[in-house]
Amino acid sequence: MEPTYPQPLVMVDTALFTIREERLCLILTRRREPPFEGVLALPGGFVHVQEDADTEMAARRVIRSKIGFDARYLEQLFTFSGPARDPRGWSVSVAYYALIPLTLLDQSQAAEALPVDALPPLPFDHPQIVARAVERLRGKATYSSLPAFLLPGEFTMNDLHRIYEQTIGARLDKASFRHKILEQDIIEPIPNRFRVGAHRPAQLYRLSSKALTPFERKI
Amino acid sequence: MEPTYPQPLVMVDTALFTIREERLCLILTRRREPPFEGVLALPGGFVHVQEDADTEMAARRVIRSKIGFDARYLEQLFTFSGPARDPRGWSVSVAYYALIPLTLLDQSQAAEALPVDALPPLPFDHPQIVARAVERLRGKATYSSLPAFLLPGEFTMNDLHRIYEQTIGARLDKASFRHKILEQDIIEPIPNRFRVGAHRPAQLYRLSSKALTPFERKI
DNA sequence: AAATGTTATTTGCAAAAAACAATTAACTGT
DNA sequence: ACAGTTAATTGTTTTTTGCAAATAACATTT
Repeated sequence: MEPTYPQPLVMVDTALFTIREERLCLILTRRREPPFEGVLALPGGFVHVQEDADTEMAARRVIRSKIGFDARYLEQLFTFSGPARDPRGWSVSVAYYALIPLTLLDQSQAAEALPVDALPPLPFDHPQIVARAVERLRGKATYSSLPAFLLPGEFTMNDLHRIYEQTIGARLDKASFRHKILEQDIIEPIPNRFRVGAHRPAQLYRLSSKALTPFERKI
Repeated sequence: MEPTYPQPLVMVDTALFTIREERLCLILTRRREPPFEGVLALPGGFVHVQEDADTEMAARRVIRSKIGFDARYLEQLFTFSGPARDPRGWSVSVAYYALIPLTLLDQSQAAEALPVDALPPLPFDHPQIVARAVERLRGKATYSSLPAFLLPGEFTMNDLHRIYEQTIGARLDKASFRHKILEQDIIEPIPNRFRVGAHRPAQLYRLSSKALTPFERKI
């Protein structure tokens, strides 16, 4: 009962976000094959039906091969499709976006992260994927724990405050932010852990288990 | 430069919501072919690369062939994939959900709409698609104009109030609801149009152009 | 014509949340 | 001990929400 129709090509593309120098950035990759050989693009690849349990696993595979480890947060974004988006033929790309703390990247990877508002011309329909990814991230940032995944496992309230401001691109009141975040139980103080310096020590926090909604999950 | 990998089957599935007897319902279809011939399922079908400009057009085609006209609101939901979700092989299903006013359906279609909390056992991974669709609709209902698309083009404030309560499944304050909706500019009064009866006439409203966010669109 | 029933719409007030501005706390280094 | 710096809290004003009641606009009945 296989359909007799010719089937589209199926691939995944990933938008890998990080924060560098106070700006929301994307990690791009230089394509090693045609089409668009040598051009900077979103990391992506074909789904491998032999080895991938689903498209999310394909996305994880792509991400690992790019940065060497798993993203702290990965979520399906949108599926792009059509005859024209890829010169190789009618294709379907399941796009994902991921959040990666800059501190986990090595020197050269970190340097390659480019601000989302100053990207080079991108091939395929990657500009649309980027637009949607930024929109989604900004939209979710205001009411979820997402931006926390751009930080390493331990962070101060001010770290978190800054990263929310940078992903949303707007100023947030310090006291209200603190209150709202703590009330939502998405982070918890790590007992007796403080960041010290030439000033009052800052309580260190970590994400709590309530940080994600049911359909989202850490990988 | 075609990939040599075997490619997945690509299909679309649709969750068609309507409100019947104060309850959120889905319009199912009885499958005419194997697998699962004769079983109630979400309307769906393969993508036709010859005629479909993208998966959204495939979804529209499926919806038209089911109910005979276009949905008032259509949005991509999520893409499901894997070797086991369909017995025909490794497949990708781009799922959509749509909102359809009951009044537009004919008698037999309307009768087939079943409450989301009392569905029969569904084939494939359709239960997961339904769960995600209901989650998305309920989630968006609280802060968007979505539920209005379950109503015909003209409606009263009380119609709208009721349909929001029914999709969300919770009670909403009358005065606050009115205030919030009007403040958001998602609907506008139709000048000099009222629903009359044995009581004070009710102002009729319609959706305004601001009713949808950039990435959403009417079809 | 006035009273009644019914649904629509507005108003007023208390409670809660958010925004804003300032103060207090806890360190290091001099 | 004091200055400098960042953390954390507190108090006050403004805005939003929740709740209850009052008023408005009819058709129908008395």
